[in-house]
Amino acid sequence: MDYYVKNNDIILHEKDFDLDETLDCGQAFRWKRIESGYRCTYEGNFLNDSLKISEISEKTFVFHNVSEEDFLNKWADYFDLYTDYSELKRQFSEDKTLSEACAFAGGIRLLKQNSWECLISFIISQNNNIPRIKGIIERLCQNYSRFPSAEDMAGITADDLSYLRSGFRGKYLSHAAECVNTGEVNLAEIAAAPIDEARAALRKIKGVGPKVAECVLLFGMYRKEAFPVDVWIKRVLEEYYPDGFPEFAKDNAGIAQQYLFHYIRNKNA
DNA sequence: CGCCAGGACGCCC
DNA sequence: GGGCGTCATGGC
Repeated sequence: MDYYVKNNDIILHEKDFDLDETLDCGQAFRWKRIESGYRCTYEGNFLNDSLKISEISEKTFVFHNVSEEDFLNKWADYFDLYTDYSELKRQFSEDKTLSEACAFAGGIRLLKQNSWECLISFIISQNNNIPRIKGIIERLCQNYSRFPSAEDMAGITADDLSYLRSGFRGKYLSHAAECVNTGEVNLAEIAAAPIDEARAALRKIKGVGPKVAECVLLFGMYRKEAFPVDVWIKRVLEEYYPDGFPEFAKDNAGIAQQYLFHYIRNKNA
């Protein structure tokens, strides 16, 4: 990792990293773009830690007010900086469509998020659009002054969540909190379980189907073989992979999926 | 206004 | 097991 400490900041050089592509591509919903004279700056959180991060020039980033220890132990892991994305993209380039997707938005990185936050966020995401998903999560966090834990949401009914205006998803959120609080669903155990067991365990929660389960596994448990199929990826599979997704990318299918998702949604924009 | 959204559920056959 | 209507809300 190519970084150094400057005053209270960490300066990072990383060619396989783009803030807009990574933080606003639909894998996380709580990063805010701040216009502050930098090339671009975002503010956001991971668990109870907030971060301000800027892209100050091509492939140069500032982690504001971050100690070297926090950077190495927390943020470098969150941004998956210990993984070599150049090597990943080299593997993906064997496939024509994937190669184009990587060329289109090569700065996407998989964020290693919290499983509970992902569970709640992607239950909200179903049959919904990204701007509205962000709004619902923002109202949830405003209510607790942070992203609520499962304990914070103990005993919450769908009716209690009407302020979210999350529609039919309220009852699913209430049930998810109940499952986690009773221990019927143990996210830490699921994260370590064989993938098919993990899928089945997550789907015991009402409102968690195939797509949401894959998202929780990929974004919240760093299971890179998980492959969420939404309406956009369905189009990619029909248009470019009528004979199936390439075997060689299977272990990192989730990361490949991120490039493809961004590509299909934005290439004609 | 109508169509759609990082879908899942319940019911039907 | 696959097909289809339904579910709230609001972005565009």
